Amino acid sequence: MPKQPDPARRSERSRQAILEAARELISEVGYARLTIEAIAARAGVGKQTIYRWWPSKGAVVFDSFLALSESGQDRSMALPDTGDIEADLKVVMRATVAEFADPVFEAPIRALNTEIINDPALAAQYREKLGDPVDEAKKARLRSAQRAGQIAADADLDLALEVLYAPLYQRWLHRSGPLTAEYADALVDLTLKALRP
Amino acid sequence: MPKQPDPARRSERSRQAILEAARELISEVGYARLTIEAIAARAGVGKQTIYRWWPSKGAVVFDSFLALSESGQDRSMALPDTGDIEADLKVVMRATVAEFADPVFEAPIRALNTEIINDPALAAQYREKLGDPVDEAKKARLRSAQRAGQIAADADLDLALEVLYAPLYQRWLHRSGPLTAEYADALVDLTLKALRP
Amino acid sequence: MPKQPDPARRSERSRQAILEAARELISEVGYARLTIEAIAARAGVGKQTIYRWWPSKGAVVFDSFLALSESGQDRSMALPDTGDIEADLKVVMRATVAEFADPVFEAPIRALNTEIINDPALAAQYREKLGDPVDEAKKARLRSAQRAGQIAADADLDLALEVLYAPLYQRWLHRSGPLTAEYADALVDLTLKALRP
Amino acid sequence: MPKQPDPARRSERSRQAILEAARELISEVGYARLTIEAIAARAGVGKQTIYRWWPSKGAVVFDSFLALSESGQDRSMALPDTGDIEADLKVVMRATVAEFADPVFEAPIRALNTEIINDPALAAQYREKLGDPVDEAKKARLRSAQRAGQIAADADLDLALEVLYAPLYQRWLHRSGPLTAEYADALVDLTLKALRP
DNA sequence: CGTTAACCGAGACGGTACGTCCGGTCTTTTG
DNA sequence: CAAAAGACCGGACGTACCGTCTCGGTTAACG
Repeated sequence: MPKQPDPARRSERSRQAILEAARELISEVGYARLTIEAIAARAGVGKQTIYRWWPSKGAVVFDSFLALSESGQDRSMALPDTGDIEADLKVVMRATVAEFADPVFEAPIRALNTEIINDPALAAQYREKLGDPVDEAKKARLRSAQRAGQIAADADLDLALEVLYAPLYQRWLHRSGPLTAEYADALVDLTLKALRP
Repeated sequence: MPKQPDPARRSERSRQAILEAARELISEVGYARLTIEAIAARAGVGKQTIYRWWPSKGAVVFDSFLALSESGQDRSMALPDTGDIEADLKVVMRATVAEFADPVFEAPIRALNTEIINDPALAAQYREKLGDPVDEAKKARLRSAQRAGQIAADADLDLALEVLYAPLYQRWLHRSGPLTAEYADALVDLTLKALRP
Repeated sequence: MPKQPDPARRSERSRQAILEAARELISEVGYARLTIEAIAARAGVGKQTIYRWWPSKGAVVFDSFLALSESGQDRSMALPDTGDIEADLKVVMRATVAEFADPVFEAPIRALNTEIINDPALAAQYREKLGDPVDEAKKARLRSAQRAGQIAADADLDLALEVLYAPLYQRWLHRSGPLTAEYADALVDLTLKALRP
Repeated sequence: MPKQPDPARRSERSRQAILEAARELISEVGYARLTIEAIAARAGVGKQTIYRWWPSKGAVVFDSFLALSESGQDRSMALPDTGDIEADLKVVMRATVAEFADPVFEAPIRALNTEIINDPALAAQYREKLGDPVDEAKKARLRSAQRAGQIAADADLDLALEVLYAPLYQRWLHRSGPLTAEYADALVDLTLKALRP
């Protein structure tokens, strides 16, 4: 039986230092040139301490994101609901476009995606911890629109979310076109037209 | 001035062996564990021969795909046109879904995407050599539908393509849902509803 | 003031287990691959318990020998004295040769010597605890021979001991020749000739 | 079949740098704290270059000695022969004593001995390359003394050498007594008395 | 006879070095 | 003169131990 480390004895100080070092280094050198050794050195931590608690470099990177988003927002991810689904969605989509366009997030988010694409376990973890809750918030707003008769009652909301967000995601991933407010609006318009009762 | 290799003297035998070795190894060990050394050894080639003609591992992988798709299909990428845009698109989308679901293509396509995501130069090359021609063929079919009055004359066809394909691509990339014929049909239905005149 | 451990509270059970584990592991893996961690694990003891009571790996190994020889023999190290110095010495030397040739003692004795060669403090401890008493017993027998007129009265007995034992020791250490009864006899003959009155 | 490195392609520059770095570091930090990494760094060499050509740290250290002694002396290791074996031996033994007492040689020679004691392969190599030639030179001088009637014709010269040198060697190894000119003389006197015709 | 100080097992920690692998360059030999 | 072969420097990998440092849990002397 391969001995498991005892979580109760885990050093919180080291954990924080590692996650922070990982975040900094991804911004500085990008994911491809990120090394465990550099993380350990920057964090003032032995390499073994990283290997003890994370199975792979990707897992560290993932956790560093998770920690960031958990601290940054207080779980208040509910979308605005003014009663006007079109206006509300455009606000949210424009914000998303702006976030993707922000060069500060460029390297880290690409790193995260590279990991998720190639590691099903991380992908599952990502959905559970980040993707699903966010999606649920969005679906809640769409359901509200359904009740208001702005969206067909039998619309597939999962599909609706994909149609809204996937084109934006793909453009960013492939750099295949500009990410502008107009683009965000166009996606909302097209999607709402498709979802019309 | 760093001497440039003379393409005229390039060994076609070596080039083919390298690309084939790269393809085989990606299937066997995946992209992350693919090494230049292994490619050289498998191809019976010196490492320098690879470095002389390709700038990066990603470029070799990319070329190995390019060679495959160039040989496999004889540039006949025109889509079927029976006059029924809905039926034609569903045929094409179902075929795309089937291709993505084929485990044989799993590793290589994921490898290609990993490269493209992180290397803008490769992404541009990809669009030029593979993406744009394919998109153009699809847009030709959509224009035909516009002329037939099945699609709004002022529809943004680039956006239409994104709405059609990006959700499928995202599902596959993130493994966030099943890729079925029903899903393909639902995407076509939703898109066509949004594009209706 | 760095707190000193209190010998009165020392766990005899742990001490024994550590020394025994050290002995076993030296036989099994040799001195070079002996580790404190392995000793602690084998003995069912925390590493700190070893570091608390011994300053170095060599000290543990040394103590494990000391404990062995202290228990094995009851301090009756007096040499035989039949009145015939040649016969008596040959008996002793042949026994020594046999002991060195015993493969069971090979690894441990080599380990002990490696330590002693490189650590003056251990060397001094060795001489005090093991070497000097044994030498004294041998010199006692030589003095008896002097009184019997078999050895020159002014012979340097320390030198005599070295001439008797060092060649044997060197052969064993360097594996530079066979360790046989004949060799033992030859050393005794040569030494006695040199010591003749 | 594990590929063997090709000696013809070996870099002489690297070999020299490694051996010199090893020699310097042994003097500076001693054998126990000598690391392959430090040798590589000091020599400006990749670690693999060391592992490619030497099987162990001990082998590098050994070779660094070998190179030293091969360059230092031009194979002219013949002993003086004035016709007076006692005088000649005392000159040689006093020189040996002086060499052992020289603190500059302390660390390296102890390092060499530690290796040889624990590695039979190195011990054999040592005898072949260094020990046997030196011994042969000494035995040549003793044979000359035999022809001159100063030593018994049937004396065992191998044993004679051991009796001469092993006590000195043991004293140095165990630090069990002073290494002085008087001690050298005493050993010669005792040995010659034992070898007398 | 409870308090309490020390030892104890366990094992996480910051480190150092290991021996291996591979990247990218350089050199030598072969076709 | 390109290509194969492969040695080279560099540097990251993941592992093994080092010696130190908490942790709870005994355990034994003392008050």
